[in-house]
Amino acid sequence: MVARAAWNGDPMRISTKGRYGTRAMVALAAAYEQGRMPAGRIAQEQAIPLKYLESLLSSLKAARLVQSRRGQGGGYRLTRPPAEINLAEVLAPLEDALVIVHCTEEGDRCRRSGRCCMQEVWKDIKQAVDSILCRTTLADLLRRQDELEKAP
Amino acid sequence: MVARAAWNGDPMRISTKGRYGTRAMVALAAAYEQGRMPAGRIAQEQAIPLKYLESLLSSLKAARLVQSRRGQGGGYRLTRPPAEINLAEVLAPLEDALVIVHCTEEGDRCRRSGRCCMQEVWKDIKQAVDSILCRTTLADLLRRQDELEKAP
DNA sequence: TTGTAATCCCAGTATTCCGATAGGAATTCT
DNA sequence: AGAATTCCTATCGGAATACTGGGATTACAA
Repeated sequence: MVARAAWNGDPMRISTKGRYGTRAMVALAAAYEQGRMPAGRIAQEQAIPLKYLESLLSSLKAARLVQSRRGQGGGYRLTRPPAEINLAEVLAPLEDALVIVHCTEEGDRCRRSGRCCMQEVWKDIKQAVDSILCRTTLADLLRRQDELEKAP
Repeated sequence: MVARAAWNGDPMRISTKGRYGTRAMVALAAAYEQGRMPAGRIAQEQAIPLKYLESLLSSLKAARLVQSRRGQGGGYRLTRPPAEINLAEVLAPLEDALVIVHCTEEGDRCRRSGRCCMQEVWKDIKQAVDSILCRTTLADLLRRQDELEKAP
């Protein structure tokens, strides 16, 4: 009988959705020069359930990170070169909100809103995470991956 | 019919559990000099459901952050002064794992384990967050709160 | 024009976890 | 004895995650 705090959908989370999504994007980055790549091939390469991957790609498309073409010879392709897409952009459409601990707008509890001693901490964390995600591009990840594959 | 990735319980999340928990700890920090404080009073002050708060306090106790005494005049108290308890310690027992994107031990997918191009990113993020949480103590939060209450 | 390979769309399902509630047993003081 | 506490265990609704399935639509190619 207490006001349910409810899951306001704004935790800080990196789930399989985000992981699958980034793996797919890295795969597309690798194929960027070759042209389109069908979801089926990504799914196979990365061992992601095809139907699930499709829904992720549709989110990524809505965010204008990939473009698509149907039919035979169709598939997906990055809309921009890998060096111009960073992780923050990739994760944003997949994880609804990455690091917001909704303290500002919580209605009930935080009517002391601006005066919650934790706000500054959450903000700092968000900034720290964002800064890392923003400065890491798909090209960076690709380079890293290549290095890892070369080394035994 | 695909190997379920399963929710391995290790996302990166700061939920109400963590928020309630830290609020409770700040309340206990404020009462540190006065001695024990019953959960009922914390619950009332912070508008946290008593029974729910009890379970959080039991986690915090298991982590040896608070000590308790039953019966009349009983309650909870920090085991160490507020300046010696940081946020990382407080959140750790509440959020099972704060920033681990379990890539190292995922069995299936990441048998390429050490060679996943995302690992470094996750590790960097974890470190960044930890560093913020570690350097923020309950005393800091208390001070901040006092300032916020003084200012209109 | 028919077949095939793709994306797209929509609906449904199992599982898990969060947030919360309930009842009562055990303990400690007055 | 009685009141105020913590402690323990069990349960529950709801929401989100992580899928699955069935097609409809589009594009190319033989």
